[in-house]
Amino acid sequence: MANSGGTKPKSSRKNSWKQNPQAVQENILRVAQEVFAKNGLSGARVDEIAAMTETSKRMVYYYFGDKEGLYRRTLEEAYRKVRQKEVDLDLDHLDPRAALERLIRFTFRHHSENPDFIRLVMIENIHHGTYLAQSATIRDMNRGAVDQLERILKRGRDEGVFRQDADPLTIHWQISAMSFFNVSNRATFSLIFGDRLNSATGQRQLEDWAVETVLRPVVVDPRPSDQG
Amino acid sequence: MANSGGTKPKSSRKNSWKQNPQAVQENILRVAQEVFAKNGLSGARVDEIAAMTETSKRMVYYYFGDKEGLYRRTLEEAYRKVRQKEVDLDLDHLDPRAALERLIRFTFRHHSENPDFIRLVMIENIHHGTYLAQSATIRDMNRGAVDQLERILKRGRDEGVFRQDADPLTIHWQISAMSFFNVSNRATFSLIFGDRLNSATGQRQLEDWAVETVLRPVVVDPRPSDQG
DNA sequence: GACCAAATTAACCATCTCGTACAATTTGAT
DNA sequence: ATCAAATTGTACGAGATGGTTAATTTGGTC
Repeated sequence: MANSGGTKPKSSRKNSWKQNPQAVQENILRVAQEVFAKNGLSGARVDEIAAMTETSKRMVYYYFGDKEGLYRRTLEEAYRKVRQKEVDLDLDHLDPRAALERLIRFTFRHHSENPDFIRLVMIENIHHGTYLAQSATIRDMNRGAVDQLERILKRGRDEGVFRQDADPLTIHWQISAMSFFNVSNRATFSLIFGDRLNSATGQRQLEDWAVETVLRPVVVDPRPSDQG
Repeated sequence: MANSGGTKPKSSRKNSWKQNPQAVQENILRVAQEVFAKNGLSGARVDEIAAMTETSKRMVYYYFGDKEGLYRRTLEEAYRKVRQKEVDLDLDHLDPRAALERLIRFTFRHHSENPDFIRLVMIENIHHGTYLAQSATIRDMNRGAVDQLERILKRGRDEGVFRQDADPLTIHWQISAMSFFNVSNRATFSLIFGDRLNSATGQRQLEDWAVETVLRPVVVDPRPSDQG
């Protein structure tokens, strides 16, 4: 009966509306993510967000206080969704080598398929992490990502397939760097060097390269996949 | 006699000033770079830029037309300076292995020491490369970077120390990814995972890691430095 | 069905910000 | 002497923009 999905809260008729606070907030956040991701914090216009919503500008301020409050909540939601997917990966039952490769491929593809999330993180970095600093929940969520990787590396060390001195944080940094840069700098990179690496085959090639460059220094036997 | 450097164009005395269009423009551009890098294109205020200048707002519009024109010129200047330093590196006389390592270390350190440049590129990517697309000179300058790398790789192949299938554009992409991400995501990364990798030793460690992860897949004999 | 807090609507305001107009003076080259 | 280019200084207007005031509707409760 009730809209269990995320469908439109109201049929946009002016009079005769139903109360649905949750759906209204979700609607606003969805639009806000899109607009903030496209234009940045200062570039985004509250009026534009409101106009794209099924509700009114007043509601935006009613639920989120001000523009920065809306931005903060948008950022939180974006991180929450990403982290959820990472947890669902369930890598602990795979053998370490396969688990690591799968984590890399997942991260690379996930970032590639969610440019809006990447852009929000870029924007947040432009603002020196001011708003992430205000959200303890985001920080706590993300630390789990390195814990997950650390477990994989430890299992690998114990089985003798990974090097002893492989640092989880550094590996995570490297995976993030390539996966993130691949999306964040697409515009300038493509403009300068052409979009060969941005094509379907190019992206596959980069993903393989990411796997290889991460695994080679970590795996004891340097034979990541089908290299001769 | 004339100020051959980039010193202040006027002694800020109201009357009795010298004509020095070049110095005035340089002064404006220097301030603009600082403010745009700090606040982004939409976040930057023309009035603030003008106030920090040795000259007036009127002059900003006199020389650069409008805010976007100033931003475009700022971006051009930033790229120009970077590219100049890359050319000065003069890697063609080093043996391939050393040349590649030096290029990686230079890029990593240079980006690290010039966060404002990184931030301008981030901002430009937020704007989908709109302004870089308008500047053919920037594109031409930067393509040279891959040519330089390609020469190194070719020499390495010919000498039998590099693999045959090493792709210059992919290697450049990888070097850029780590060097860029290291600066661009400092704020969020440090907030979430602590600033261990951001310390002096952490940065040295990452630089070494960048060298290792790039060289290992490229060099035929997988022994990048002093690994046992 | 009266009542009230939460939800929602529509019009409104204060301010910021880009860019310009106006009015002049100074420089430097010919 | 002359004149265009360079520079100063101020004030201001139009429109964009973040945020608010005031009034209405809903839905649950007694």
